[in-house]
Amino acid sequence: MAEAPRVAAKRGRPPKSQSQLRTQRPGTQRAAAKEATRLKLIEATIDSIARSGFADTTLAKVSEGAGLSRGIVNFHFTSKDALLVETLTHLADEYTGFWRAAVAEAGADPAARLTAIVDAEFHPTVCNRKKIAVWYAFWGEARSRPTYLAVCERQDSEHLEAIRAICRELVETGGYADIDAEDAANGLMALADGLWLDQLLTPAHFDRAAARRVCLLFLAGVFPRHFTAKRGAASAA
Amino acid sequence: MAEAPRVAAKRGRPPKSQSQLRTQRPGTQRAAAKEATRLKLIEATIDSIARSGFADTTLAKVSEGAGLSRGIVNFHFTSKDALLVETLTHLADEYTGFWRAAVAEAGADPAARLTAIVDAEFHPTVCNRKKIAVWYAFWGEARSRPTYLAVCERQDSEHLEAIRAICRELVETGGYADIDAEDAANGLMALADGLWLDQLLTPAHFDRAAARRVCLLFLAGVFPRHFTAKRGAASAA
Amino acid sequence: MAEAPRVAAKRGRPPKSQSQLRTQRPGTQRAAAKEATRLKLIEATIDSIARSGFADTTLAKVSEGAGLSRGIVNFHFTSKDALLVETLTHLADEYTGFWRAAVAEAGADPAARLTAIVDAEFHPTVCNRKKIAVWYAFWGEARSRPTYLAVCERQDSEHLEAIRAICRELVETGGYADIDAEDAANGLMALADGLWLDQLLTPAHFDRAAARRVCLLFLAGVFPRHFTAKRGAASAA
Amino acid sequence: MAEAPRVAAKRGRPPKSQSQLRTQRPGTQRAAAKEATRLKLIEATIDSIARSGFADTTLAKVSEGAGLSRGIVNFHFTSKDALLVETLTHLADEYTGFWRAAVAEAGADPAARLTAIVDAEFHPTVCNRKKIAVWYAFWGEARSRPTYLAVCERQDSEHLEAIRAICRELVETGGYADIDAEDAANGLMALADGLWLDQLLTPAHFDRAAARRVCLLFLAGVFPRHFTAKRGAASAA
DNA sequence: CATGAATGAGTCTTCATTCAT
DNA sequence: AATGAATGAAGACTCATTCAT
Repeated sequence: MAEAPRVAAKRGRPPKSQSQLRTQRPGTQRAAAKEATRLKLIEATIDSIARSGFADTTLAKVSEGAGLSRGIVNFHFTSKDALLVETLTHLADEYTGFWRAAVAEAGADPAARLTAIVDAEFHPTVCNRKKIAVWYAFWGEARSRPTYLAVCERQDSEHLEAIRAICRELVETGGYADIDAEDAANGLMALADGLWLDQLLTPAHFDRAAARRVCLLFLAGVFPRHFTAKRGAASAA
Repeated sequence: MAEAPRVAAKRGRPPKSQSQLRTQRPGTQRAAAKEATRLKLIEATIDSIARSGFADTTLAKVSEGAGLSRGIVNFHFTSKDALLVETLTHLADEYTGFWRAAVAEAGADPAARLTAIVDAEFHPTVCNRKKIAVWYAFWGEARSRPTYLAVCERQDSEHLEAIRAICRELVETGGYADIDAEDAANGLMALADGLWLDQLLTPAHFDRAAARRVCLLFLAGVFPRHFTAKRGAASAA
Repeated sequence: MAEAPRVAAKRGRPPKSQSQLRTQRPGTQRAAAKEATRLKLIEATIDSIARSGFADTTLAKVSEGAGLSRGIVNFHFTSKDALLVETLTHLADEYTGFWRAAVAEAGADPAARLTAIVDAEFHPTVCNRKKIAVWYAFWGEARSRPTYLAVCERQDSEHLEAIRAICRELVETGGYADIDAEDAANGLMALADGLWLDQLLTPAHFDRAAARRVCLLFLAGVFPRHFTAKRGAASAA
Repeated sequence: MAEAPRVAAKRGRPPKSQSQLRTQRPGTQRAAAKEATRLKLIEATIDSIARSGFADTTLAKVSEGAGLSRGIVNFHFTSKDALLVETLTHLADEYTGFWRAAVAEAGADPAARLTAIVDAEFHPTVCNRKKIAVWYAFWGEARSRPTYLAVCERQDSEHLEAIRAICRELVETGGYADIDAEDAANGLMALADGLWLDQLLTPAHFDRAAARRVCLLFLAGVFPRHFTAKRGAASAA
């Protein structure tokens, strides 16, 4: 499977490598330090949400978790809300970057691409209890916060569109005229999200291989000539 | 499909009809009024979580939503946390009661029972944006609140076990020796939970019939002789 | 020493004996029941203050302690404040009645009367940790509550005046021309109050006999021909 | 008599003079300001308890009295309870520091030392209606608050032990074989506490000189060759 | 006479945010 | 760029009091 692929650059502020930084004109180094602090805060936020939940995530906990002082968040993010939005964006960017890279590495074969997506979905980099807890925390608040909803929607629709395109290709080139590619795509995505919930609520019961197997069970049912549910492995027909 | 079935009685305090109340011994009427107030508060809590989210659900909003005074929640539930737990329990009881009734009405045929479960899952009584928002709000906090987790887990495992039993029956009596009933059950549940997320995040895009169709697409793939994905209808072979 | 003497009648509502009550005209019996409830509430108040302190004495605790319902106090006493004042008055009346009875029983000899007062002061009926805690609780609030202050003052000055009168008699008839009776009386009262504090703060260290001995040490110093500090016993010269 | 002696430094954070502050390393000045704020709050608490009583001392009153904002107490003391405990500790430290300094200044003579203690007891610095009201407020709550009790007990037993030691010395070196030094010490302390109560309850009637006279009346009775009650003055024999 | 559900003012406490250093 | 003391608005909770039954 794909190694953890690089995360997509964040909103026009592409992360620069250390070596690059040192050769920049003065002032850029300082900017990099600032960026590093921002990142530390975002990561501390993720940790806090995962550990304490959304409701008990305070700026005090975040700044303490980042090993910094109280007022720091307002300094770097203007407001708590902005920090939260940036955290969600960060998470979404990471996730999107991850599956995009996986798909890119999978080559041209649609079945292989779909398999890559399934594998990415349950890869420890994005599918671990901490991150899933944070995703669910944001989803839990999404209904009442249009900004969150927008970020989730954008990332979701992009993901769905990618899957749908592959499904369409399979339907057309694989001779599945009776299959609705839209339904298939919806199904696969829903399956993945629902299996994440298992990891959140019953981590003891969840297992990565089983989750993958269930997805392939679905795909084997829909695209029987391209997937098989046997022995937990995918195979192009 | 099943009409909204009656919710299981909560903790031994079955709601009594008005006519019954008047003929009871004195004191019972008062107790019933108290219970009615409790219920009003729970419903106001659900409304508030759905509308304002978990974080912005304050006791002031809840009591105002219930048309009652400020201190009322602490009077009936001791603490905000207790109210929240009882709200989740209420939700879980309602949900469990709902699908149980649906299954009971479906008769003995396993395919019909499974279809009933799928239908119940997306019935407007339990599957509407308000309730789903509340479910996701609780799931979002579950990781950091063992009490929520316990309630979710209990309800979840009961639901899963019911589905698993039906799948097992299908596997054994339907001649699906190569199918893992456990995987099938996990898949169906995950699918349902994931499709709920669609309704939460992209309500415009969600549609009940499509959700049902996707589930049947899965079931048709797994149990092809008992389900067919055609025209969005289930049919026993 | 004097047996616990009867408590002085309370402000125009003299307690009636049970037998008396039954022979009264109808309606009086009901009044007696009401009076009994009042008393139960006052006693529950004393218990609560002793156990939970002034700050944590709530009407809920009081009514529960009395085995009655929530609203009962406002029914019988109009307000919490009134209950508290009546409790203090009750305490003061009991205390005053107690030492008055003790003095009355002591006869005419001034030394014997003074001894009786000292003995009464440390008699378990009035000098036990519960009641002392309540006295100190009221004293602690007295400064800021003129009503409490007034009740305390009235009782205090009466007590002091009684002691002063005896001291004066001793000075005049006992040949203690160089002794200021006022100072002697003040000293004895202060001594008693201060020794009560010992029982409150260091109950393990406090002992009734020692307290009595200390008072007699004082009296023996002031009126050497009438009191002796030896062996913890008072004796008229 | 001793001039108001300096209070013992509190918990290793000795107050620094302004001039010192400016020359310290950065950060210390800030810490000093913080300490000053703490002290202001403690003093505002004492004022409030004295004026409004324990029950009506709210954090709003305290912070207003200190000229600071609402949330300030929780910032500096975590909780109201902690503030109260620190206030009591402050009071106890001040009191202990005061009499200790007085005794130290009195020299070696036991009678002079005892006189110094009596004088300190009624010195306006510690014996004024405000502070006594606060002491009684804490004593009133002590029964039900082990923490208060512990602080009171510690300070009390230290004070008592000091007095007892002096009494013992007097007994042994002064030839008072028939006097129980323990009783004498208990008596003197109780007398002082009881006389404080007079100032609390009947301030009009209380007078410092008389209080002192009463104590000497006691001491003259117990140690006649070292104290005389005449003319309200103490004198070594 | 008594009950206990309901009220709502008042408190403590939390916490995002500000700002002098 | 970072700190952390201070602010003050907002929220949970308590509890005396009321009143229909």
